[in-house]
Amino acid sequence: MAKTDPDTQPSLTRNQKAVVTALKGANTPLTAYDILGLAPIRRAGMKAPLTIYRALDKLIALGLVHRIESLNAFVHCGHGPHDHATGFLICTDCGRTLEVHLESCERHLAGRAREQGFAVDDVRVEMTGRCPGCAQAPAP
Amino acid sequence: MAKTDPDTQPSLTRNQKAVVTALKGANTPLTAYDILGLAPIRRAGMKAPLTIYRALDKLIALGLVHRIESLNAFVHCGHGPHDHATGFLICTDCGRTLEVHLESCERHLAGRAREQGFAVDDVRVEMTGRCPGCAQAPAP
DNA sequence: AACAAAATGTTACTATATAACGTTTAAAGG
DNA sequence: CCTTTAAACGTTATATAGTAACATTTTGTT
Repeated sequence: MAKTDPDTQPSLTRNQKAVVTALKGANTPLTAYDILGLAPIRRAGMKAPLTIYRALDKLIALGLVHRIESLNAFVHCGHGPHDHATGFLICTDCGRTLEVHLESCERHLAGRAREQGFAVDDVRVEMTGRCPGCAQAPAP
Repeated sequence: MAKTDPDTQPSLTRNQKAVVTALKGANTPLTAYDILGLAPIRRAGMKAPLTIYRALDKLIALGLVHRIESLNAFVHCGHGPHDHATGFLICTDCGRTLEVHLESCERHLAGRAREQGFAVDDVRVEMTGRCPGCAQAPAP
């Protein structure tokens, strides 16, 4: 039998795998405490907030997870690691988020910042509205 | 004697004025608890977090204050109420923020969202980096 | 095996934000 | 002016989000 399967993500720990798997399986962003409450997470032996935050920190550093600032929540990154900034479209009806890439927008935004003498390290964009599914439906 | 002075902001309450004044006088974003700790705020009789949050909610609705999501903090809006989105440049050295207007960027970003069938209500942009003053100075 | 680095467990704690409920103030109409 | 209603306020308690400190275990390397 294969020994830790070289095809899957390299070097993720058991806790990190449990967390990224939880986020992959969710259809909305999850808070750290949401994650903490999930059965598979408890089964993996994780029972303190710090345990979740430590796994999240590592996953974010690896680019496998993004933090949604306006929700204090976390999502799996569907695109794999990437160097340019991403934006998030957050549906205020169903809570789902879509990720959009911002190659050209990022340059534009960073350019606006440089006009003011500001050296940009990181760009974060979050937009709220209604997703394709909810945009059509009448307000609940 | 003038009766509540029609030149100043219309219809701000005493608490709301105290909070917006505190934010005007700060050179960095302040958290609700930062505000709560200020002497002029205590002197105005405000002593519970909820009192601060209620004033902030109203001021945000009026467009006089913005919330910086990535800091859980609040800034006075230097430009007065405006209809287009604004971005924030957050200096990770000194903590100061600059506000940039996003007329064209907003259209661009919202356009990217519409490509995906998403109806955008609100766009928030936050960029971290170093402000003009701190960009030149060597790392502390 | 021996060492170093990273990850983990556990407890307690700090920081941020809201619920619930009753009272006060202010604005609008008769 | 007086009543009615809505907004703002005060107070207490509580929910939610995130971190500090320190001991231990696991993992990777020589």
